[in-house]
Amino acid sequence: MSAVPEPMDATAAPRTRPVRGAAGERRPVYDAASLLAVSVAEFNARGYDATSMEDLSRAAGITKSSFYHHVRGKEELLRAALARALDGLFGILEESQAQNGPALTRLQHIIGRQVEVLTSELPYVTLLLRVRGNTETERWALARRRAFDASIASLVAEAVADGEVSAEIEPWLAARLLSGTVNSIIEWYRPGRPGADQLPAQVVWMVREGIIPPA
Amino acid sequence: MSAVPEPMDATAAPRTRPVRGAAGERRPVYDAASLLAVSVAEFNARGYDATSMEDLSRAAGITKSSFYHHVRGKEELLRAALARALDGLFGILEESQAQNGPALTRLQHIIGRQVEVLTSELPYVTLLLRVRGNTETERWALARRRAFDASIASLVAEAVADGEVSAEIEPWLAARLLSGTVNSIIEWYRPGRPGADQLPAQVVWMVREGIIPPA
DNA sequence: GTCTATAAGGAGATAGAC
DNA sequence: GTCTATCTCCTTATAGAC
Repeated sequence: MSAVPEPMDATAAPRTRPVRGAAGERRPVYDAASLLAVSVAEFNARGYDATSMEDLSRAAGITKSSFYHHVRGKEELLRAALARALDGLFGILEESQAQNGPALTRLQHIIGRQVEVLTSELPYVTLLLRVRGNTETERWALARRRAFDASIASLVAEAVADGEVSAEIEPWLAARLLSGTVNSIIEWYRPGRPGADQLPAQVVWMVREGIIPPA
Repeated sequence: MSAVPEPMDATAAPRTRPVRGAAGERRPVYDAASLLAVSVAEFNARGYDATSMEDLSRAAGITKSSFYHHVRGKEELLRAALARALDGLFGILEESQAQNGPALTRLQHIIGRQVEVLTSELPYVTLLLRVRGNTETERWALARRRAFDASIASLVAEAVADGEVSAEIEPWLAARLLSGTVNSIIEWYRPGRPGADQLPAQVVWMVREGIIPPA
């Protein structure tokens, strides 16, 4: 895997102070985290490549030059966003290493947590899942994402070997469809949705039982 | 839905004749269908916005100007590709209108056919599923795609109402996860894969029964 | 911190010779 | 049908005044 420079920390303390106009009207807060959030929203709306630095600065309410005062460049914004998404996902794997028990139980837990991360870090994960591999940064993110998927796949294989998961389908296919199902949430989930707290359990149920009613 | 001009027919007879060098070395065949195929492959490799007309012409083995002799512009290529994908998907719905029987049976048939179209028209459907809505053409494709998904969703709702499909999850959620599962095939399926003819049945099995082994 | 102005290069697309 | 040359606009990014 290629080395990638240190990511900007999107959760760090603000680099700059909030600015308010003399009349008290709201102006955007220009710290690293908020500019990243604004940028990622734009990237997701139009696609990374179709979004210009002009678009980003306009969304932030400042000129392009001022925007460059806070941000090194377009690709650094992308890298910071992808790092945040990947940190969320790999955090799940770290948690699960502390657990033992049947593979299926661990798998279900991971799926539920994955849904939680997808929804809580929605813009960042959305960007990650759309990366194509055009730059070194994107290829780094793709490689890390593949490593995550491989972990899930080996857990599925383990559950199949233990007889806890159906062997009707090859394990690698089950794992891919499983990841596809979970990841597809980004296509329609939007924050503030009522009953979002039940979504992880519902997704777990769906991949466990399918759409046919239990006998 | 917005009106969109007539799509170029990617399956029409070649507009131009194959060209061979004097020494007999192979040169690309420059008809509308093959240039579209080459272009769509490039779009999928890098993303539509990140792919330049220079990239396309180089992939076709001619200069950009020569490429423009065969093709009106970048967006027309996109539109032709999206139209082909949508024609494949809506063809499934037309077939299914001729059928009657339980909603679940029709749903399973549609899912299987959808997998077949995804794999047989892989590059075109891949492009369709990544459209963001930046231009009128893209918004037209998105609207048509939404209409397709809505048809599936209403069939799921019908099956739930008939008691054929589990009511444990809300019908709209089941429909979305179902579409997400099927569409995720584009992320990993590659033509020539052995056992590809069994894929539709395996996907249908997975969404029916889930990953838990039948009792 | 923000701005105007601008550099340097790449994009989509066309003109016109052969 | 293919090419070289070019147009025009947009892109990322920087210089330097305030």
